[in-house]
Amino acid sequence: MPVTIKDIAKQTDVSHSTVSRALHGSPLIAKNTAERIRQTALELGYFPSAAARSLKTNRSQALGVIVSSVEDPFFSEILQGIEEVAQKSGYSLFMAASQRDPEREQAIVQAMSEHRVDGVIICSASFKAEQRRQFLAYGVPIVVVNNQAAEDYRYSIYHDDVDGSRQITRHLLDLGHRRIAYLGNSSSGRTTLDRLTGFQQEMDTAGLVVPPEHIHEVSGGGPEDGLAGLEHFLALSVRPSALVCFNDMLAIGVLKGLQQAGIQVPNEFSVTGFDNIVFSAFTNPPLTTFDQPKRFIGAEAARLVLELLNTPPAEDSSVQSQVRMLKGRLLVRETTALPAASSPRAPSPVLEPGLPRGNRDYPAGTGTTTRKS
Amino acid sequence: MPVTIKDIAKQTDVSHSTVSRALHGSPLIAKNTAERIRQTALELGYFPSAAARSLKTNRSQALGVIVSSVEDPFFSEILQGIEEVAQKSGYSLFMAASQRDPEREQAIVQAMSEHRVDGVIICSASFKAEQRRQFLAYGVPIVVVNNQAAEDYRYSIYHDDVDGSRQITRHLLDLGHRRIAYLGNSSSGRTTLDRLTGFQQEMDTAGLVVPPEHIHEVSGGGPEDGLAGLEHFLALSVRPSALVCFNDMLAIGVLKGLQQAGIQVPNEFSVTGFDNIVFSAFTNPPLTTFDQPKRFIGAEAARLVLELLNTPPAEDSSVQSQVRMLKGRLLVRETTALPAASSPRAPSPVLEPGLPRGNRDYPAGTGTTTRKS
DNA sequence: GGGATTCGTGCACACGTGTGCATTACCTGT
DNA sequence: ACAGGTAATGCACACGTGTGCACGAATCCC
Repeated sequence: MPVTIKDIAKQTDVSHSTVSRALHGSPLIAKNTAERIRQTALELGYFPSAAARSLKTNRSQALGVIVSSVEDPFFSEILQGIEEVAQKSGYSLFMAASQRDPEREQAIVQAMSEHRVDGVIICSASFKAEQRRQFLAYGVPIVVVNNQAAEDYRYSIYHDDVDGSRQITRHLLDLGHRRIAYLGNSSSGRTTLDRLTGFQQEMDTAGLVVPPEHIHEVSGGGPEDGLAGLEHFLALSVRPSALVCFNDMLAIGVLKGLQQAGIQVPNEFSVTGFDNIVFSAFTNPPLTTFDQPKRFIGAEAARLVLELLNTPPAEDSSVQSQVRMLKGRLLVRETTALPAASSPRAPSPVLEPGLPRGNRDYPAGTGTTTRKS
Repeated sequence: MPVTIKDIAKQTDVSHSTVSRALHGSPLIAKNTAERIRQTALELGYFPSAAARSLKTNRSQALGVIVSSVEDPFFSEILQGIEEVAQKSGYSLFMAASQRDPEREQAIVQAMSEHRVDGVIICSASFKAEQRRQFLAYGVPIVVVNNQAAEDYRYSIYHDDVDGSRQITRHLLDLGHRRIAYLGNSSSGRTTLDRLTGFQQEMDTAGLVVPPEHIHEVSGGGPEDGLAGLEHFLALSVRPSALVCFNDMLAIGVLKGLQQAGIQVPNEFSVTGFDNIVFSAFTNPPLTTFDQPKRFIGAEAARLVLELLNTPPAEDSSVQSQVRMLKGRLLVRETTALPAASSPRAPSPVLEPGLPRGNRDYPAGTGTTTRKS
């Protein structure tokens, strides 16, 4: 029903090929003919059919984004970064939520394959190898963001969780804490392992042994899971004096639990989060956390896919896989303090400037690593 | 490069038409031929090209979703509802964020038109009439969600904000409050007006006059805007005893401001939100708010578009426009109490059951209105 | 001024899929 | 055995766009 180039051709008494070329600014067409054609195209309200074009060019001008849950504010911000870059480059986004359900994943892969997306960005922890293979089978560049066994994919961009967790832990150590515990989220794959690793590395360096009951995992990443996880630690005979939480949402649940239990934060107990989601600045007290450059991560992921699109499969055999690792920064707010009956060691490393939201977009501390695979 | 039906045709020694029919389960094809074809299709890893198909059928199997900001947790939940229904019906989603920027809106409309989306859902307050016209020009069903001058569109689905705001206000009146103020968000169009209307209606009914300085608007809907808005009220010579906030995010900022000012909530000051976003249950104290069935709203919007797709333009002249209005429910938590030095009037209408997150998806209190336009 | 070159345009085919119509083979009834 | 019918398949065109090639006309060179 919409206007086609044939309609324009009739109107201007030329062939449809001439119209096609004119609209593409081909130098073959006479200046005034082209102008006339462009004019009537505008008048008729013409816009090209992406379907027809992608049939010929094998380019759909669309990227697929797979996320585990739209609701998660962490992914929302990454999505935002992706969206900005894609839109600026004239790409549209196919979005789908896997809900960590393999069946849905399968359906999503199918749908995106059918729509012949030019590239895919995966922000889902639980993405199965089988689905990935189907994508690769038809030769689409894939970039994974965080939360993934990066080694399985050729291109990935992620945040240096080990480093972040070390900074968080060191901050607590510097304050004088000795009995520090870790609360993980078993459903987020490698991410929780990396953060645990950073935690343990720093405890090792400080010469401290972490008893096994000071490491606990829950099966989700929401506030309610944090609430549940806290109970484990409160029931211990030797309670920790500080708790490093896998992410901000868990920490928010923990804060609520502590308040219900009548335990003062940070005077009696210190808590840290991870990610710096918007609301972490508005808890009571405001949450000490690690600021991941979420938007920037998303933007980088989008840039990487687009880059891969423009460098055709010049990948013969000695393929280079690219992994970009971004660093964030520690954000000291008010849920951490010296432990009860102890003396301070060192001052807070970074005081948060201005509005308590953290920066939204910064390339500081970015590192790119290229390695053979 | 991917496998086509022609490849399958060669492999099975039939024509491509036969393959096409076999894969569609046409009764014209012999049982065993069809089976053989389906088998080899599976072996070759065939999946149809959406581009080619939509070229013939004029169906792209994709819906466009336009949102003002991905970051807003309110939209995230609506998006979730849309996504679920769309996925279940085999539709993919084109997602784009307008950022309230007319230029971007234009680009989005263009991109979605080119991709020939089958339908559009708009969840953006500031969507210009011009863009809408371009959509209508090529005959795409449009459904708008909330936040919009619903009268401009034929199909819309929204939440009964007036009712919600009345319930919130009545709750405060029942507790004994008399000096109640309203904090709005000037950038969210009709929504803030509806909520203000509900507030004023209920105050009128109670025979109370609201002084103009007790109605204040800020230009955004984030926590930082709430913080700024609170200052206006604290500076008044006659302070209100309760504040009705446009949404939860403003309320969260207000809570922080009150805490900084050393004012006790709810003993010295009551605060209410609106929307029941996830984090409203985890503020300190937990926020009294109005629970919009966000997910359900999204799902209903998706259902409505799909429904419109399946009823071809049987719209001659006496067009029926459809407006579905959903109702939410009051969620009394702990930021509201009797005003200082006053006596109670009535008990809380609804006590929240179970986990303090509110329900996620319910059709209770749903009403559908159909009217001539 | 005639052949070679450039410029502007149209013809025809291709991309992958769907479908009306024609064609063939086989079966049924008399 | 032959007409008529049904079942199964292929042919050819269409959807809207892009592009190699050919063709005609104008221009240029010597």
